Amino acid sequence: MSVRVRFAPSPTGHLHIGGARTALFNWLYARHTGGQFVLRIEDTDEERNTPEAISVILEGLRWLGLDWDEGPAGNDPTGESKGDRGPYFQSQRGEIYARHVEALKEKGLAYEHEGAIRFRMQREAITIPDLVCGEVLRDLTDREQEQPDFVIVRSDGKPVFHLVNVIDDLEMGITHVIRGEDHLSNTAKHIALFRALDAEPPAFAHIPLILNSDGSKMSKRDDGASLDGWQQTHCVPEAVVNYLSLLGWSPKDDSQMMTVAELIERFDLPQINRANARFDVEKMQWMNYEHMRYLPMDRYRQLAVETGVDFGNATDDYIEAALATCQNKVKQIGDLAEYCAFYFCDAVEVDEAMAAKAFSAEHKEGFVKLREVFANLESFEPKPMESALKALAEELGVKIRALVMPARCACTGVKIGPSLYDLMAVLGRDRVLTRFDAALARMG
RNA sequence: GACCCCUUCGUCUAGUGGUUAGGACACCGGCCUUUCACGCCGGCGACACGGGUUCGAGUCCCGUAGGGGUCGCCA
Repeated sequence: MSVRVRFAPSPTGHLHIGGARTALFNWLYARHTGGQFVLRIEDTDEERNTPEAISVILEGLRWLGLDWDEGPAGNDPTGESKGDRGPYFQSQRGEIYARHVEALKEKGLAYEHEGAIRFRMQREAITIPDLVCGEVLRDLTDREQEQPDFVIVRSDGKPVFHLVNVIDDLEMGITHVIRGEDHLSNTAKHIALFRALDAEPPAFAHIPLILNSDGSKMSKRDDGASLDGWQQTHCVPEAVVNYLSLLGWSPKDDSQMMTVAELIERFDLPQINRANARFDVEKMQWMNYEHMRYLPMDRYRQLAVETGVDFGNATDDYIEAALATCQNKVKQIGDLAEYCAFYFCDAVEVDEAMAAKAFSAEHKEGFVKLREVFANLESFEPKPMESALKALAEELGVKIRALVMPARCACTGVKIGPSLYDLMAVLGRDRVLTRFDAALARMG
């Protein structure tokens, strides 16, 4: 039988990082096994259920690259969907729930109580077979001893989570329920419900939770807790996927950096951990940088555009050559615009503190000569420039720095930047000499 | 209050009876280097505690402590 898994988020207005990780594990398992990944929207709570809230989820999943084989095609609950086991919005499945509730009542497994409908829950402990946690014997709590029968339909007629969740998993033919460990205890209820519905429960895999760095429960306000935060800072989605995959799952060797294809290849349920993990923003950022460094140029360029880099009227070749010198240097993509600004302006903005040193009188003579050397250089490429500069430094008996600092300051105006020779090659001889002349003018 | 899960460097983790307890992030040195970053080398740093079982325990059992979750006419 083919694996069918699902992600069943509730539209709360944001996609929690823990939810994203749950979606990822389900998706990876489906892709690993060649099964189906179903997306179902649990929008029974009408108050916070808006088209925008649904879009946040759909867009978040799309951004991560977690495509669903069945589920909504858009954010309209009554609109189009993909797959023949729909509707995929719980708000549209009222009749299905009613039918099952009726059947339960007829079998004497559900009854009315103060306007609500309760499920006649078994009074004995239930063994939960879990692919991650093993056989968990779930006994009744003291409150459940007093009232074991839980509400499945509220007095206002709305079916409750436990009921709809089970019915949907049943109707949609879900074979593996992979979800957060916060549902482990509730699974006893679900198993009883499946049996009452004359169905074998699916396999369960409860995955550990993601906590804050201090070990407390992550809520949407916490640092890094919401997926849109990472989207808005223009993270590389593959990096988020990679980082999230390592929270609660391990490839069991020392692999850290993995492509999505590798994750699909290697992901499986037995390697899931049992202990909760804490979200480490710094490691996430490191991983993002690692992925960003190796992004193909078209995507890196796209990132540059998104983060506000102004290319002016530069040519494609120039833009891409310029960005290539930045890609393995800039760790936070938000810093790129400032970092590469000198490439795309006519006159550089000079950092006076740096200029005071770089353009000091003692450097002038060498700088004048350097200009002359560069003006007559046969090839304006990094290697010849480097050789020429070093040869000149030796000839003049000065340190390389004495020539490099004024050159860098003239070309970029700032202390930090790409490799000097690379950057000059990109700028080209004309721009470099023009900037040298502007610097020379300052030196008097 | 009850029930369930968990416990290896600060963090993510490897480890399934015999290891100098390994890797990654972070941090600290050094090298490389025009700056920054990368890279390389090195350092810091962990088996929660107490009992067992065993020739031998991070690995198995029990207990304690700590953390997390659940017990709702929320999902």
